[in-house]
Amino acid sequence: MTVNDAEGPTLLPATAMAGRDEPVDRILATAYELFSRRGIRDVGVNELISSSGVSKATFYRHFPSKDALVLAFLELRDQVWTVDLIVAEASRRGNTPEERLLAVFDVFGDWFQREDFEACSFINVLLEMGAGHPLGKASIDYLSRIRGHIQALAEEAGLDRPEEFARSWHILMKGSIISATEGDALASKRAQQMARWLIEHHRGL
Amino acid sequence: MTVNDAEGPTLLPATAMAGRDEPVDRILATAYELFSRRGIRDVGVNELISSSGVSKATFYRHFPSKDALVLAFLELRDQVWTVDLIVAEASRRGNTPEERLLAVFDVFGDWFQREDFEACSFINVLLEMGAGHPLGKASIDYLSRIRGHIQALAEEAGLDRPEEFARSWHILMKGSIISATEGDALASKRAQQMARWLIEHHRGL
DNA sequence: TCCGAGGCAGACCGGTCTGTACGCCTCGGT
DNA sequence: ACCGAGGCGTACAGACCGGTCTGCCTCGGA
Repeated sequence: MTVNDAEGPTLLPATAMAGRDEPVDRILATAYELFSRRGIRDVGVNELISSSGVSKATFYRHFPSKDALVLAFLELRDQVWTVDLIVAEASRRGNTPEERLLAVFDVFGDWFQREDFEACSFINVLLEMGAGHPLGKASIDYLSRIRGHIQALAEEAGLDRPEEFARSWHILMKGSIISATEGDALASKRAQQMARWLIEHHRGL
Repeated sequence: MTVNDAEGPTLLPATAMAGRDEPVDRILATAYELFSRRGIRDVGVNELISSSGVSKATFYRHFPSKDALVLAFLELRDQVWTVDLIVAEASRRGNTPEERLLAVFDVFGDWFQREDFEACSFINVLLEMGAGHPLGKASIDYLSRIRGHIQALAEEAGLDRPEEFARSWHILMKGSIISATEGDALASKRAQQMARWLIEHHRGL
């Protein structure tokens, strides 16, 4: 009863959410914009409600606390960013599982170029709140979901030890994101080259 | 005149600082402990002064603002962590430039195992404050110094394109740190293996 | 026509934040 | 013997935090 339980288990992505105008959707859309760009602690409840045009009572009617809203934001981020932007787009660009894996870094390259590049919210929240905080633990869980997508592609490609492959692959993804945050827009290319070597060493001998 | 200008340009590391007992040294030692473990925003000035046994007036006599103390902390972190812990220790463990490079990830392995593993303060501050904030910009600068150490070792080893080598290498370092924060203590081994491939492809053909 | 659910606006609470100010004390140099 | 620099403790200012609560209004179904 906290979050919208009538629309089904999956939160709508930001684009599909534009059509809706319910207060809970406006809150979530605003939270997505502010949290993904500026982090959690820098965005207060007062700013959230004023930016989404919602009263404070309405806010706390739908979300029992700010942390609950952050959890809903992370879930939305998993859908909008991980699934719709990265996995779906990479799968669209590649014809084989290996091509789809490497296309992840092509998508990263386009993403790094965007002027509103906001890094990875899961890493941000994890480092901002700490691994022991409930929000940090939730972020770790969403990061493991990303590895799950990579592992599934690795299994499709018939690569050796797909679980360890996904962990190494994820190191390249996270490292390139940090480098892009520092300003290295070519970080995706460097990571993609190392990713190629990783694939070669995980192919059946 | 803000920070100790009588002792020379370099701040003393935490171990060598234990002998000193000046208020400014106690403040810096406390800031190092608290900032490196819990980040910037989670540690307030009141906690800093009570933990270091210093009055608030004394604090602001030595540091004009909290941000100024954070800058001094980052400088100290560069000395204690980057130089003394990582670069010096890796150089001690390896006999050749290539061995010294790979030993970075051996040092990482030991570091990841520590119960008080606190991740990389430069990445933490960068993501916590944002790339546009002065503290974020300072963190980017200290991260580039790390790349400088790697690049110097790559030049010693006679590797091709040492600047690009260092950027790829740094991706592995940062990615493995994030993975270790998630709980993957073997991240250093995975990164080290990819680092070996990177060295091979940068050796003179 | 009525009535209650839900939305809006904003006051308010206790707590915390950075930063300032004031008073008292100790200690070292002249 | 003095006197000022610098340390300590603390109260305080002004802003903001998450969260609670009270009023008022609108709208849709019985």
